[in-house]
Amino acid sequence: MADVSKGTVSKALNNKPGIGDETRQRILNIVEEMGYRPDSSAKALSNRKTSNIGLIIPHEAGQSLDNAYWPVLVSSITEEAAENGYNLMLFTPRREGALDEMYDSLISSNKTDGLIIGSELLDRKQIDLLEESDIPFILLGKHPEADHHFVDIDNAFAARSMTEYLLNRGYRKIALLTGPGSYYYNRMRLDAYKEAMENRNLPVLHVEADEYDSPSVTRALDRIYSSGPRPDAIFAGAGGDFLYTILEKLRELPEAEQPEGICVFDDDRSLDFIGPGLTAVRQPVQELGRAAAKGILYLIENPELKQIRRIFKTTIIERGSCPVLPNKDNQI
Amino acid sequence: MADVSKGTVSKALNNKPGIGDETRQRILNIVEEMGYRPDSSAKALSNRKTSNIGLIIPHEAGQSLDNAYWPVLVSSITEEAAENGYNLMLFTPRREGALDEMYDSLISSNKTDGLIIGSELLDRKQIDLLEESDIPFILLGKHPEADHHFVDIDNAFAARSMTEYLLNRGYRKIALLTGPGSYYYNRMRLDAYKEAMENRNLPVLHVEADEYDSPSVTRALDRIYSSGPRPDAIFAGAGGDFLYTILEKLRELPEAEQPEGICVFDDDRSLDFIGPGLTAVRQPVQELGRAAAKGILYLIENPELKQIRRIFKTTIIERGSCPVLPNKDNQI
DNA sequence: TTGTACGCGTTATCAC
DNA sequence: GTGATAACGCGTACAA
Repeated sequence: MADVSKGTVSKALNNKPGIGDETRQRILNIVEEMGYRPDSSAKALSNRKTSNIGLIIPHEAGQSLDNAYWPVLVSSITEEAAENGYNLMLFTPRREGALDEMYDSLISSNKTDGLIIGSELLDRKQIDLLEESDIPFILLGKHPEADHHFVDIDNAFAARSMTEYLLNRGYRKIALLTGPGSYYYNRMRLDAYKEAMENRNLPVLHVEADEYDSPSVTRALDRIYSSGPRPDAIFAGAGGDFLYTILEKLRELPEAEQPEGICVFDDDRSLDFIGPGLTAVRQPVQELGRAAAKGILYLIENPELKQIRRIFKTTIIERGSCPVLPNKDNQI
Repeated sequence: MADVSKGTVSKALNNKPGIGDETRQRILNIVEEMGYRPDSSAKALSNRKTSNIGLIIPHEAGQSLDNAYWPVLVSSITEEAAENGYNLMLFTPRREGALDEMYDSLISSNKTDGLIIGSELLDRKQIDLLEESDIPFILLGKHPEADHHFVDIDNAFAARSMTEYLLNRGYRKIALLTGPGSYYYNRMRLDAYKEAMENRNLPVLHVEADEYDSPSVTRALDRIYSSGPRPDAIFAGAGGDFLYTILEKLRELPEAEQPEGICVFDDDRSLDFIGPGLTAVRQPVQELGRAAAKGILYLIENPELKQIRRIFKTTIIERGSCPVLPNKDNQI
């Protein structure tokens, strides 16, 4: 304290009224000179507000976060948060300990003011726990058993539009290869695909990988080829390692067994250079991240009941991997 | 307080001595029942320790963080931190405001106990500022003007070994395309490449993109082709968008101008599927992240002077994009 | 072994 | 407009 009391300093720093312009200026000058910054822990303790938001990305032990989806999401959330004076704390719990870690180190210890949570691996009990607590949170991806705030893409639309895209190009035996049905979005995508196929009385060729790891995906692909007709198109339900495993196995197949078309969920610039270019469903990940961040920031300041639900449309990025099939008489 | 005083509770929670086994158990039971957790802000204020570490990734405005490098780094750091009871705060300042944001919201406000900092865009002044403060930090990538704790890969080794790999396969006109020289690692890689080429009296074909964005990379590539001999191999100094821009431009070239070989810094599984597979320098990013996290955790508990410097070797992931040149008489 | 009192650095509430 | 004073919730000496 160069001249005044701490109460006054506090007012000066926070632009609070009840202080003379001249006094404020003098205080701010001194603060500037001595490079003083308020201690954030003390501030948090006093304000009951940390100015942190948490991003929780639960993931399987083997699954890596290095596909095109998470990095973009993380950076867009970080930026949106930063623009509003919030910092981002990142949590990547393994599936097994997800609950414990979340509950212990987050919910009741007030490390963050709000949470953005990847909902894929959450079960009902965990959501209950969260809702009982007073910490606001928003889900990344709608949860089947919870009616909570969320942002998501329109999974049904995405799968349907890609399926119909393939149908319009003459494909009839379209195989959908998804991750585990325990991930809700996989179920939604499957349903939409199924409906599109059944509407045209076409065979539903779906296999589900038990896990996202390489052996499971390989087994799933084997199942397609060991039962049922040879598919003329393969729709890969996820990018990253999931896709790469499929591509790897596919090129071990004899020429005659190769599907004529292939497409994938999750766009990425590298797909431009894979074969003739890989047609993909593009999720607006950046917008999703921004919306999630905006959502949680809003919830922090308005803990009212109104439900936030933002659903984004996807687009198809057309490349060369799904040529129009030559026998056009097949077409509808 | 169900029975005792708070002092006693504190001891029970922190496994401090000076308390009876029976009392401790009783307290812990009650704590468990009522789901009590210590408030982390209060704890931090009292302990002068937040149990947070910060990861600062400065980046250009246009540059995305979605290459193979950052995601892996972030998740490995997060995990290592979590295993030691620390949480990760992520900062991705744009170049322009880097200093301000760092200084204001981090260094003197005690939001984190330590910092891991991507050194690429740091200037001397910022490092001075950091060193004056009492917050421990470790650099991700050695800084040319600072002799501070760091973890890094052996950039010289990496560039040299890849250059020699190409030479051994018969390439003679090897063009190195790097990002801006203001990034120290680009200079180190260039020097090693240059040395390898000059040792054999071969022409140094190096161009530098002013920025990492697409127009700059395109201009750089043009410069290679407009001056000097047509390269027989192109060594791309970075993956992600940098690489993709190069690939994009390259395939617009007539067949006769195509380089026979191409390779790249930064490995990624998608490279398996680009053309015949793209040979790449693999950085042990996971290990790097772990080491950085371990390093900063060590520094937090031992603010001694001993300098931490960990340098990791890279490996070459050989794929099909650099075939041995047919005119073997070229070889050494 | 247990309880008490104080300090951490800030904001908020009041008298002045 | 300004300055004491009491919280905020926790550790931790030190006294009981």
